[in-house]
Amino acid sequence: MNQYLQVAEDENEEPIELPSEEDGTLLLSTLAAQFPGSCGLKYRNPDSGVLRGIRLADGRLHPPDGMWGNHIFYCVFPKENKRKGEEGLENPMAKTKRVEKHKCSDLIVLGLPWKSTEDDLQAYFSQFGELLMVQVKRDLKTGQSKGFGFVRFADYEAQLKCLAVRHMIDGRWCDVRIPNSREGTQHIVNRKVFIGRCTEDMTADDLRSYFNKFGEVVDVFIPKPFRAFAFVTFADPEVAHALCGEDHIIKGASVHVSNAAPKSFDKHNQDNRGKGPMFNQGPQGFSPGQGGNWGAGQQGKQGGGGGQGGQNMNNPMGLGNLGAAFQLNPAMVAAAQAALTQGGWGPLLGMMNPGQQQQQGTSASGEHNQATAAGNNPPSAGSGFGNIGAGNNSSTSGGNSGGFLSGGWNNAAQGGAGGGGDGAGSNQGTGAWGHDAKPQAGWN
DNA sequence: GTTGGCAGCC
Repeated sequence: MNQYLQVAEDENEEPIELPSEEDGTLLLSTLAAQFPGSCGLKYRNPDSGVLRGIRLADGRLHPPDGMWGNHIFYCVFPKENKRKGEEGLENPMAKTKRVEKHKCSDLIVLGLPWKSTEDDLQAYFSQFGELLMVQVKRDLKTGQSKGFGFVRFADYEAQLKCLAVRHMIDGRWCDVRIPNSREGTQHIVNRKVFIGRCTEDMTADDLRSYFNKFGEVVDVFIPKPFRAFAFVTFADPEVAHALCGEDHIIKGASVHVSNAAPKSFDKHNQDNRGKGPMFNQGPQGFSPGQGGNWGAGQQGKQGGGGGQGGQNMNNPMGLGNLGAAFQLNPAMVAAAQAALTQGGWGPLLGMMNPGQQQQQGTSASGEHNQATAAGNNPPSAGSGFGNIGAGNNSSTSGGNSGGFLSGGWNNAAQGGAGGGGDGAGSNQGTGAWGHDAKPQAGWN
């Protein structure tokens, strides 16, 4: 039986689906038609994180263990078997693309608690890797947080790790995304639903308490002014998925639950800072996935780093547990990256499956609703979210020891005592970097 | 009234 398998040029590119033949193999000619110059396929073994090659015989690529499965397969190009100095024979397109990768971009952190500071962001996000910048955006006059901020990592793997999971910061779930991209992690984990036909008297608390019956609600967003819809985010994507398509009665009105995804994929073509995303790339244009990357101005280095690792209340479960909760593996990260570059969130559907939440009732904290202004948010209940992933994860098992991307993951979490909290305390005010250190691109 | 929240400067 023939099927489609997902193939990407490399781990930073969006996969496309290629049809296999009746016997289950993929013709090398089919592959080469989409990826000129490609001579084979590989994929990451989810158990070991190591790349595996795909058998090639008589011009046919054979599925591993007889099944293409849900892996993302990556092209192999001849260069990898060549000595230096022979690049001239290579497909120039493929070569250019592979050079343009591994760039970090600023990441926007949405849904921050009003009280979160740069220090909080530093403490939380440093678990993924070295940070070059953290920022909480504030009202210039009042200093009040606007409820979002930015972070930038020093290396791309840290960025990928960060984008692949969701984040609880100071008691609230936050989204981290490439700026100005609607196709972010929220779709990858697909735990957010759209609530249509809301009435004006439905408060965030109403929606939360209603939908909590089906599973833990971690966020409610109601646009202001009133627009007759809302978003509800569950801890468990399966809960979100199960509710999609249903009608529910809330406060006497019938609301409709559907997928919190843009209806049209055309839209995201206009979403990219005015650069025509697919076309008009200059000869040395950036890799299409890096929409938020505004050139490479020197980043202001932030002192310290380390800080309070051991006592980080933002991450009660620790990274090891986080990994278990999401069953992350490099293929997912790659798929996550692919998904966020092009809005193709299909690859990740169903792959990320946090365990059923065991805890309830921590949601006394205010809903994240910019329009409701400051001061109305009761203190967060704090540590109640600790149990992510305590539930049933069946797939790869083997514990967390393997870590993620060849093991860097677990090490990053260890903050511990040593921390050398040098940079802490100097990050107050409007940003963690000085004015002079701001990147120069974008507005010059 | 059924698809959000995005930076100080351009």
